[in-house]
Amino acid sequence: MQADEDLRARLIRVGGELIERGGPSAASLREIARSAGVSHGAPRRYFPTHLELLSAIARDGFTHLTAQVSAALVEAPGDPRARLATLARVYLDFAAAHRGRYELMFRHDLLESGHLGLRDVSLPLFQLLTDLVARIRPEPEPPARVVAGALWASLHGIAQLWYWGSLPLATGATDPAALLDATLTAHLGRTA
Amino acid sequence: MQADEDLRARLIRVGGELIERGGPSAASLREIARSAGVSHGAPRRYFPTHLELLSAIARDGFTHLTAQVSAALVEAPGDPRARLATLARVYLDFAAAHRGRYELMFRHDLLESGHLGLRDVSLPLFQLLTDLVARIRPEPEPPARVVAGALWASLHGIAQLWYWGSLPLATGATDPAALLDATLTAHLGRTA
DNA sequence: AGGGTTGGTAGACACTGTCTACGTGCGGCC
DNA sequence: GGCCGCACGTAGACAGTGTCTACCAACCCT
Repeated sequence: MQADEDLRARLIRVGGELIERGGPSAASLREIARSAGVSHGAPRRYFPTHLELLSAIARDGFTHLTAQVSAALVEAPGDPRARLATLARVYLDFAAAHRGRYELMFRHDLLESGHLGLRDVSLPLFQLLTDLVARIRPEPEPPARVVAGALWASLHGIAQLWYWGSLPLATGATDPAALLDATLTAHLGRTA
Repeated sequence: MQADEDLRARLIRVGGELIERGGPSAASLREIARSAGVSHGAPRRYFPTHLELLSAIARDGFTHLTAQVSAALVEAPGDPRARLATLARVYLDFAAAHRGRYELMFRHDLLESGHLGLRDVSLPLFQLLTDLVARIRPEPEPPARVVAGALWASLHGIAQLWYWGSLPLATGATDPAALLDATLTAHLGRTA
């Protein structure tokens, strides 16, 4: 079964690289197969459908994102507020550094297909966020889940609108740090 | 030049309808042409490229969204805080009612192509938002532009993550009103 | 040693977006 | 009033795509 893992993993890796270079549209099934050095029918052994291969690549992206956030939190300060700021910064950095992959990770047709396994890939990260929020804001209202959801939506919105040009145009700013700071302050109070 | 307007407008309308029914992927150039009753080469007279036709459909969506928000604000109360809540609610309602079109409106390849005319389509709405924020929060820090940007990002994030399944899954809630309320309260203070 | 399964190839099919050559019918002009 | 020209649309070709099917080769297992 090692051979299976080989081509399967190679397809995911090569597909990810293609997306990094040319965006999601560069990752056609046949192009991925060509870049991996196999015929266009080969991927079908592992991914019955193009969408499932893309879902695997997206899942890989979530794994990397979660790992990157976790790694950054290991050497982050103990203050929950500062840790949450670290989480947010790493999240936005990831979106900036891997725009194509980030876009893929939130494509609605992937999400709706069910192949992505949304629950498994996104809940760990959301749990990190919720825990930090709960430690920062001990008040019961609004519940930490809601605040964490609002923060996540903000992060996602900033990532998309900023790096795709809408927010720089509208706010006239040059980097999203001010937006992020305003968001965190609004939801969690001014930093200590 | 009336004939021009006819087919041109029909393509935009028919394309929009296809997207409402089957999502952006249902709006292939040839399918739009078929639905409009013309040959597959006809759209080229008006839109040199599929992407430019899609951009026109997206622009149409922004026009509708702006009109819907403006109409709602006409009969909204005079209190700026309540007016902003109305704006946000109409925005989310639009995204929910026209998911395919909303997705199209924020497709990165459209935004990056320049055919969308992002400045023209999005600034009017952002200006409404900024004005309301400035009236609600007279303090200079953070500037109204930044708060408005953060709010817009939140709206966009809630619209995407909610209606695509991520946020309901993570927060366990059944509608996005709580998230919206938490966001507005955080940025603008508790409602009067 | 031989047979079945696993992992990959190769070709067909319908469909897509773009390009090009071709009609066709209307309006203006001498 | 006849003719030209052009705007508008048709039709076919081309490369590329995702999926499906038939084939093939190498390997494992008993």
